[in-house]
Amino acid sequence: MAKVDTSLVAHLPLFAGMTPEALDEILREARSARFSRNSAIFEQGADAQSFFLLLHGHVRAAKTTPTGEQIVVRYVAPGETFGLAMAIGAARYPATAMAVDDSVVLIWPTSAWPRLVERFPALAANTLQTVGTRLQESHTRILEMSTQQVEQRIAHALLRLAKQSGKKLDHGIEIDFPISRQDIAQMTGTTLHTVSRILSSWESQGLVESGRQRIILREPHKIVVLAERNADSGAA
Amino acid sequence: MAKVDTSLVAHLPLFAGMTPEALDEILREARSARFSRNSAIFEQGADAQSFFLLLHGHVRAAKTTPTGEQIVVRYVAPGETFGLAMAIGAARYPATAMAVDDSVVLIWPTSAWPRLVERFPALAANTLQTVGTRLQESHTRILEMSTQQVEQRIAHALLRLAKQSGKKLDHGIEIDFPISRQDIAQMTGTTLHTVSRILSSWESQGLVESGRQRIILREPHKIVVLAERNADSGAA
DNA sequence: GGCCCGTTTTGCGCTACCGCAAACACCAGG
DNA sequence: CCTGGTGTTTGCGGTAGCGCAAAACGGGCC
Repeated sequence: MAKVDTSLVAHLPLFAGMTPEALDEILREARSARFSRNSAIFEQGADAQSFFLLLHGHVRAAKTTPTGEQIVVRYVAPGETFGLAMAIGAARYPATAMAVDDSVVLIWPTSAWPRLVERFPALAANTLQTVGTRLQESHTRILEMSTQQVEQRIAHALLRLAKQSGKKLDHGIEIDFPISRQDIAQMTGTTLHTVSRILSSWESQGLVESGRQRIILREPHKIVVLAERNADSGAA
Repeated sequence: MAKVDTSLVAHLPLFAGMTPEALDEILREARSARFSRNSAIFEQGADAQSFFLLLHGHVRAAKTTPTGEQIVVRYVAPGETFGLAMAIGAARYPATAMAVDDSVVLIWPTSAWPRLVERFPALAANTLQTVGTRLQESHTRILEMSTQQVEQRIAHALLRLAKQSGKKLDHGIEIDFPISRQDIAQMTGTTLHTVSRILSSWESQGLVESGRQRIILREPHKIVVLAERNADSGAA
């Protein structure tokens, strides 16, 4: 069982307000694992046997309808937890988690959760904050889907990704993992065709530079303006 | 300070696993208040000074954009908590809460929360479950908005309302509080016009009976079928 | 180097839904 | 009983974005 260095994770919100000893005790119950790009970590509907903390890489959580359509629930960045089905009282995973990049995760058995929470109440409080924040973000997303045009939604989505997982380059900000037009469509409630058209148009205006599963925001500020422009502000 | 009968609230999920003494201690910190129909309980952006438990009536939580557009985040039914901004680490309310019917609520000062959680860790665990469930529901809503047509979304929304707050009549299920076409539009990401057209059409097919801020599902089962019909199943 | 497969681009028609506007119904209050 | 106001209905364009189809692209693998 690989020993995890506590200093790597001590600063995470999940462990806020905990003593090093507590942290150590919690980490002792975890094992770590590596998932290679495009491998599934768990599947929607499967027994929620574990919960996870992403140490390295990127994970996409996606929800599928009975008819096979998908949406991206979120992208998980290093330091974030995922697969917390049990904390919310679900026996099965409500979504599928897939590594979009080679990724390293910490894994706890679901069965450890009640015990850990009892011993370290801060864990529940911290998780509550995290889940609460996600709930807020969901509401924001619903608000956007209800009130904004596709172009604005895509702008917001890209800005969020850049903030969460952007790599600063001298000529812009690159989204630091492979992401397709289809993925963006599934984040914003549109189709890959429409995303492609919009990104093409942005590219010709010099706002972005993009290629196969790769997007660089060249003019983040102009994209912010675009994102905030409401429907009836005139086009060029 | 009105004394609240513990037996009225003991069975609520929020207080699951608590001793009567604990419950009593928690309730001692609350006061109750009455809000009349169409009065605001708190406003989006205001200091989150309190959190609430609805005892009687119905409350609408709505989020407004800078440009004045609104969505309904959810309807609160008796027994549910709302205004939990602090539990999720927010200093201000992210939405506006308004009584849609004469309502009675329990009110705790936000400042009591950390103390209560420390003394009764089950409170955090229970709240985590609630918030987690709401997060799931949000994701479902996003999924619906992304993949379904307006008619299906309205069907789902009404069925959910009927389940949560339906009054059984001999000729159907009535939604047990005043709700306008506009409200439904704001729940489903459409316009009141479209909602009106669809309800009119349903009414002529005998699926619903509706009037001013009033909806009765006459044929719930047929509405379920409608809700599940996907886009390309042919129309009549 | 060449081949294959997943991704991206782009054109074209179509339609579900919006947006505006006007008429209408219902309830509360005087 | 009348009157004002809020909610609802309905008609009529207009259009943003979808859906389909086909072609171009690019990158990894043998």
